[in-house]
Amino acid sequence: MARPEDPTARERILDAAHPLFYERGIRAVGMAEVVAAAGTGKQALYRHFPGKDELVLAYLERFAELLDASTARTLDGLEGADGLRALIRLVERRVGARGYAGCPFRNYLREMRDPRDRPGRFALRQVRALRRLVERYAAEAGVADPGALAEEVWLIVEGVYAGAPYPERRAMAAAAVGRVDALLI
Amino acid sequence: MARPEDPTARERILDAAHPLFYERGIRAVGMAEVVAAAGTGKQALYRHFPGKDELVLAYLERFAELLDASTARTLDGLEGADGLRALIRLVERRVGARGYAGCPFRNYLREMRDPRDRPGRFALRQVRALRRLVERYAAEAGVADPGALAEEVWLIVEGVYAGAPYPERRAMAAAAVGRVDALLI
DNA sequence: GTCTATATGTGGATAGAC
DNA sequence: GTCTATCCACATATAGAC
Repeated sequence: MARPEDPTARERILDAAHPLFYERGIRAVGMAEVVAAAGTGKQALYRHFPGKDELVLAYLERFAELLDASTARTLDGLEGADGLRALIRLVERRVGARGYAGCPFRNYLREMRDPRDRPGRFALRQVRALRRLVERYAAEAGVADPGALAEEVWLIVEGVYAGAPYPERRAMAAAAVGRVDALLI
Repeated sequence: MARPEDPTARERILDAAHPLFYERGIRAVGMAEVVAAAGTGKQALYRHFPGKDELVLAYLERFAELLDASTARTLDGLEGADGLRALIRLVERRVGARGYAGCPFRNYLREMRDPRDRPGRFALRQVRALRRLVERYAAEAGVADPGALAEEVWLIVEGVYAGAPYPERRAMAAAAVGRVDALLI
């Protein structure tokens, strides 16, 4: 008999892929492992996602939705120096959170060595979007050289994300908050 | 007839492995490719290196010798604030150099997700050694809170290394030099 | 028809044998 | 240096359950 299509299959697959990809990396996790974790069949996976690239892209897109929504809530209504201060504190909270394993977009770009495939282009867009937000806040901050301020803050943000996977991440994030505050006295 | 062992075989293998591992990453390069590039036989490789881990470790160790020698020359006789200023300029030159593809030790640690194997422990020691140098210089700089200064400089160093593979790397490195100088007015 | 599960094909990896 | 063995990756095809 015909079974009705399971509308939750796609979500179940992504739910299963998420922790695997995030904690262990993309290359280290095979499609077979995703299938096993999802409890779905291999055929179902390849119907929803033609190939691994599409699955990875969907994983990154869903991750981005989560992060973007959280970012929008946290920074809602802020601008200028207030925005920069709130943003560095947001990054601090994220890298200090339990289970944090690096920025998923930077992770992918590093793992694949600056890939130009669709997941890579998407990841780069996400990183650049945050960079543009820093530039916007810097422009609103009323300083003499907004470009230099943005460059300085961005350097600190990248430093936090770079140190994030290591035990020192919380100390580095705390130092970052202090540095940005000092820049904006 | 028995051919005499080639004393340069080990060096030839490492010479061949170096650009492959550095430019494309460790996991992306197979032993067969190293053999082909080295022009030596598979047997010769496995005689010099029991497995890939040993080859990778030797690659990292040789890279470290090169970098450490260059670091020692550049920072010879310096201390305190002068040391910190020279160090950030050294990092700036490195990430701005042609063919730069990231810090090889950070690359390995990221690619393998914080590995505890011998190459991973060696890479971590290299990163920590630079960190300790920053701490030493900060302690000599005669500031009120040397620990905070070291943390701030280290954050900037990590930020430069993090942004290094991207096109923005030179601008980020220049900003880093300015930030450290400003910290040490 | 859509699922699960198994079998298969191709490619590439490490590693050893001769 | 070539050949083989094992293993695992992505992807496809097929067989049976509902």
